[in-house]
Amino acid sequence: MPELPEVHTITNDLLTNIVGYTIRECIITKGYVALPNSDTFIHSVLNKRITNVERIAKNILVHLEGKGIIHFHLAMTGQILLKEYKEIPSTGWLRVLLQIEKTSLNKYLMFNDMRMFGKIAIIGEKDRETLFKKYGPEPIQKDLDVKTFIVKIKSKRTTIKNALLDQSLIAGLGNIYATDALYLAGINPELSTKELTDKQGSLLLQAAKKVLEEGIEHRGSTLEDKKYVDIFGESGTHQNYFKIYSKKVCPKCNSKVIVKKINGRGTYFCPVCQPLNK
DNA sequence: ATGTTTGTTCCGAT
DNA sequence: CATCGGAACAAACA
Repeated sequence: MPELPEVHTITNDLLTNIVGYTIRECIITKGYVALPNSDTFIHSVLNKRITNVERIAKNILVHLEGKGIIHFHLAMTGQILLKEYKEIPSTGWLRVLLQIEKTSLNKYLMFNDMRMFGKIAIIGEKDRETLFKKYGPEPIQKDLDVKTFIVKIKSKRTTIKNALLDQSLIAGLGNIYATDALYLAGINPELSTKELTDKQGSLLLQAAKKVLEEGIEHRGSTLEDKKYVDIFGESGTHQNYFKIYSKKVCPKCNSKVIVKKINGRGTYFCPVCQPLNK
């Protein structure tokens, strides 16, 4: 479910709440597999101290003492919850439960995933490097090179909306934030990448940065299904600040918003504020 | 019953 | 041979 702001929120909260704890117990629910296989996973995490937590694109990496790294990807419905007490949720979506301990204080880290598109894996430093290399720069990155972004995006043969979702091109945007970034930049989501002007490319990056930063500030977007919550189970508030996603009427000009599937993803845009002709 | 859903990967087509 | 788009992964809800 989550895009960069949601994963960012979870990562930061994990960093301040679980570093220094040692994993004392690992329960994998029946029928679920932690990668590369559950036995290896359990063996690799037991009695290891958590030393760091970092985010790479939409991935969360929990570093353990020694060389192991727990790699989470939440995909559509993954959740990481930190509990003070052991509790098995009634939903049946719990996949992995880690008991963590620091100076006799126990906490419980739960990985839930309703649809099971997500994953939890134990990886090494080399895998981390490989993962890191898969991704393009993030719009919120300080040293982001606008010119390189525009050249790369123009080398694609697809719509601008689809290109924004290509994590190897630009990392962090998902369907919601990509939709809102295009609205902010006044660019039609179906514009061919070949026709993107330098001006538009630059505007688009600025817009993407803005929507992601606002999303982070609001601790992510929680839709009605409540699938995204932070590690304390709290909803984000960015859903109250969407620009065009999920809206029926354009906030700027009151035109009827067009809802259309582009590459299978629901896309919202204003035909007046985001015209196809430049 | 059908059509949705915050993501990614794989495979057939181009 | 590289790239693109749709299907698939799987579960719940309207």
